[in-house]
Amino acid sequence: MAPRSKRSVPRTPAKSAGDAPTRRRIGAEARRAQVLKVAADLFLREGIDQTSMRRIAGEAGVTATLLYKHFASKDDLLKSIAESFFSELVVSLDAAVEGVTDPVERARRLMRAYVTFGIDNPRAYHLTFMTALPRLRRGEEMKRFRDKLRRGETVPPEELLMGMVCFARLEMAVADLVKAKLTRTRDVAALAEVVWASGHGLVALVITHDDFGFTPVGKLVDLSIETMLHGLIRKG
Amino acid sequence: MAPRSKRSVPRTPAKSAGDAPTRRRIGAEARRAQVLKVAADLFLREGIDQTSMRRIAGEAGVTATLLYKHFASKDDLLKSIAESFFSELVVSLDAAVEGVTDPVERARRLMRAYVTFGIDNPRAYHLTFMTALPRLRRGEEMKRFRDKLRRGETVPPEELLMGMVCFARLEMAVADLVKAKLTRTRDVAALAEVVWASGHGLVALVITHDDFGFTPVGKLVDLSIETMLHGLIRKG
DNA sequence: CAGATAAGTGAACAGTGTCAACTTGTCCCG
DNA sequence: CGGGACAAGTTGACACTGTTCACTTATCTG
Repeated sequence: MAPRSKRSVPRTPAKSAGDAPTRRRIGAEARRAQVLKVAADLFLREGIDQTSMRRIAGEAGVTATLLYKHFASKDDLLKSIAESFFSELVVSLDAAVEGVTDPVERARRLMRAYVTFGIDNPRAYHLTFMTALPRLRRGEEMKRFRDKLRRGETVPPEELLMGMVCFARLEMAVADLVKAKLTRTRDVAALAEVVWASGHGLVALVITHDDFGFTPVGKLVDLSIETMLHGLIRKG
Repeated sequence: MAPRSKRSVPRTPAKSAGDAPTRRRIGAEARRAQVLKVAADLFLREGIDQTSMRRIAGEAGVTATLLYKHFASKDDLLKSIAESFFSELVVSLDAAVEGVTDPVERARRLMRAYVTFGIDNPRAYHLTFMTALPRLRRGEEMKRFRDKLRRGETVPPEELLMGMVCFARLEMAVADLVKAKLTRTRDVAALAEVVWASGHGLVALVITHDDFGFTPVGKLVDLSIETMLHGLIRKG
């Protein structure tokens, strides 16, 4: 993906004295936004592999090279698109639990909203949760970030990772369950990760093995969520 | 991945009268097996993207073109490698439950073996369960295949899909739980799919987001399995 | 020994992400 | 108005990718 080259011979480009194609200039921000939109659309329509830099550029009426003035690499571009998808998901998650106070019901709706988002937007889900884009921060730094979010602290938006915010929503819902003494165990982070895993697994399987002949998704989603919930909660 | 080209101008290759490199011939089967081994090794060492056809060929001491005499495409080659990984998994699964009669304990060990395999062999797991290789059969045909396996019928080996066999192991374990009237619901297929999803999700998350700062895997695996089991089984 | 056939090669095609070096448009300052 | 300066955009290439066509060469059989 990153072929390094040591150029030795200097280039002598031909002077193309052709029909001036009126290279249209819009501001840098505008161009960046446009490219982002075009790329996201193309990506949702055609999938990640069919969406080459040249194709994006073409659709945006511009040269592939220009993309590299706005994004360091294709991965970087994908990362930016992913962030916007994450933002959409956060909105869905918040909408799903709006006005709901019962902690169990909140957890249930959160899970459902997450899984539904993934199944309804397979390509977006693939990019956001099934692709290992090089993260901005890593390891310990990541953990501190999660801690902040769990405590409800605000984080400067320029260093915000929306994927983390999504998880934080789930983690806080689980924390409410734990606080209400409803769960069998008390490790909030671990519980949230387990819940996430079950939802993620369901989405991932359904969207990547579409020829497996799964049980109809509606039923599957219900069963998955209720089983998980039942496994979490103590007593009957 | 498959750029189709309509060649028009006939080729006139130069007669390379050079040092005869003694092109060594081994049988077709032997070559196929060798390529398969080399490719699997390379793939496990370097990952799927770094393993190009030319690289495989080079390591095997042949030309890339030759690979296409033995495999229809790179996907086809990957599929063959995947089959061998599936076979290894089946062996692990069977070993894990050998001699265990209690249905709950059998289910527990099966889940653990599956998850452990995935976490210990991330690249193999990625290829087998997280990559959508074009299947041999699809849809309805797939379902009939699953039905056969669940009923314990034998299937001619030439049309065997080891991935299905792996799932069948899980499905039969779940069927035992249902037969013993231990579960809260009775839809074997759906239950097995839900269990699979939770295990798959755990592996997938851990191996693709290694910088997330997850709870230590040992603890996470335990919690996941026990939560799932608790969610499955009725009463306390 | 001839000839069929299996096994293997070379060179190219069409595409990919990426980058150095160049041109061109636009705005500001004297 | 002229002239820089900088931002915005383009050209053309490099080093790769999977894949195929046309070809050679080794080996076994009649």
